[in-house]
Amino acid sequence: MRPSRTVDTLGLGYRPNVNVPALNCHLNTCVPWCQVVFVMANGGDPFAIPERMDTDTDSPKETKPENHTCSSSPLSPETTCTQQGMEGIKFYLHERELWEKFHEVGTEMIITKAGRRMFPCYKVKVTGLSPKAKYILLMDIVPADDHRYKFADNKWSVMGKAEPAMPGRLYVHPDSPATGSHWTRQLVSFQKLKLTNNHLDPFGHIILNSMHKYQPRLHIVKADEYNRFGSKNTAFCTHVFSETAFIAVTSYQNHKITQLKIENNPFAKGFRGSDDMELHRMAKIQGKEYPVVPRSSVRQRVGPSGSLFGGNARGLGLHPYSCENGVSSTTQDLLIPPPAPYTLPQPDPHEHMHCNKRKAVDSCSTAENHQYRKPYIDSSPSNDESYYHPSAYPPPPLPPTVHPPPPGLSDSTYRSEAGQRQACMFAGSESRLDNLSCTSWSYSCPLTPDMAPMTPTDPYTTFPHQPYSSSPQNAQLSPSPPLREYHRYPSSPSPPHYHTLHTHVMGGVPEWSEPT
DNA sequence: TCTTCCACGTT
DNA sequence: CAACGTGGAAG
Repeated sequence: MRPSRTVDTLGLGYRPNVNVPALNCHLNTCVPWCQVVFVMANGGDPFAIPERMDTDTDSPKETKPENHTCSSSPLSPETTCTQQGMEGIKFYLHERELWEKFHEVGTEMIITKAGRRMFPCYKVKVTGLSPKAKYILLMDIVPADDHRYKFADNKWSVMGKAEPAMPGRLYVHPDSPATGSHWTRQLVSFQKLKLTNNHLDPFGHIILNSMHKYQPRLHIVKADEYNRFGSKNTAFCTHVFSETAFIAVTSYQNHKITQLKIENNPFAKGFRGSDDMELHRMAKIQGKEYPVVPRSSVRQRVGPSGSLFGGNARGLGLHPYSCENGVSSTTQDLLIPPPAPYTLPQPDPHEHMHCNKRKAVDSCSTAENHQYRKPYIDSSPSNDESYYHPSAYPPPPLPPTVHPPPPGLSDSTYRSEAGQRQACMFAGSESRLDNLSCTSWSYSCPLTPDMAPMTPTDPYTTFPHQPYSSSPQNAQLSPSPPLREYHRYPSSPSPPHYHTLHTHVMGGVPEWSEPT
């Protein structure tokens, strides 16, 4: 069994002036402590023209992802995977059709204080990896735009400016690091990733704002045997499946989405069934004899499909098992960008993979303590201090104390998954991983033996934050600026190409155990 | 809007 | 079996 690990936000998380998000993680077994820094060789110029890859020639060679219902996402025109070892990597979204169904309606993902999984589940098929090379797969979810939305009249519409971005967190796939053969052997599932609206979430879940639109992104980082956790010579690629964009909500807004979830999520089977069954069950629940109006007919009135979310995806010739489309048939080829307000800022948000070339860079160690105002959502008051105290993080393998889990969330919560690999959560301004303003990234990865509770630094003390009502621009009043870019998912037409991953092994030699 | 609790289902 | 993941309803 692989050690569980958790990664949390470091106080470094937000580096206004440097745009270097820092991540802290606990890698039980693998890395005592390390720091990884991504740096853009191009100086962070988001508008730099990416090196292009010849997708045409590449397509033919595409390996079909066997029987999976995966979509190929391959190389968009913006693909710039030219660096060694990263050029042939391709991702296929599993159950793309299902994703598209949701996308057409306007995907919504529930966010709760305790954390809610995503459905559809984000799973991908990966090809093109070097069998023996080690890779780290991770996800982040970045704001798709600067808006806040509302759902009225059966449709989504913009309602003002977005709240300041949450502290960004990365979800490192629990199998990471693993060999290319491992990743390509089967689907890579991000099933356990959870979304929360708790700004002070101690579990490492991805923090989002309700009624805001987000875009999940997939990143693959090559780690080599020399540097364990990503070497200086390692690059990373970022891939986006635009059909996975969604609006975070605390309760479903569009009944169509509710129905899709119920129809497709096995855990929601209890909500399926005939009206008769409904009535019977409802009556039973209420201990009454008379039937109650089935909930499905109460508030679940289907309205016209007015969602602008991704209505255009329909009728575009998407086929099931589109993996067969291989590289040439990318989503971008088939999908038309959804109309605003759902349209992502960049030209072709649909799908693109950004591969960044390595560049040696030093980690930015700018320490800072930005004041972050207290969130309106306060999860465990009594424990906040311990949970978010920066000191909890430390280089040392085990945060000494690691404060007990918050009330209600017993230790078991953390350990429940101890038997399996834990995903790492990184925090920082992830949205800029490939973003313009991002000149470098810093990941701190303390190693912990067991699933130590996340001990994130209080984001509110480390991130500049403005009142909810303030605009992103205002948010920048803070000493530093980063929020602006942070807010917007790839606002640049083309991502910076040369990102660098720099690893510092700070506490010993990490062990790269093969995932089992 | 958001949170909590619930029945009911999967794993 | 227990733990956990669901959406609904009530607050």
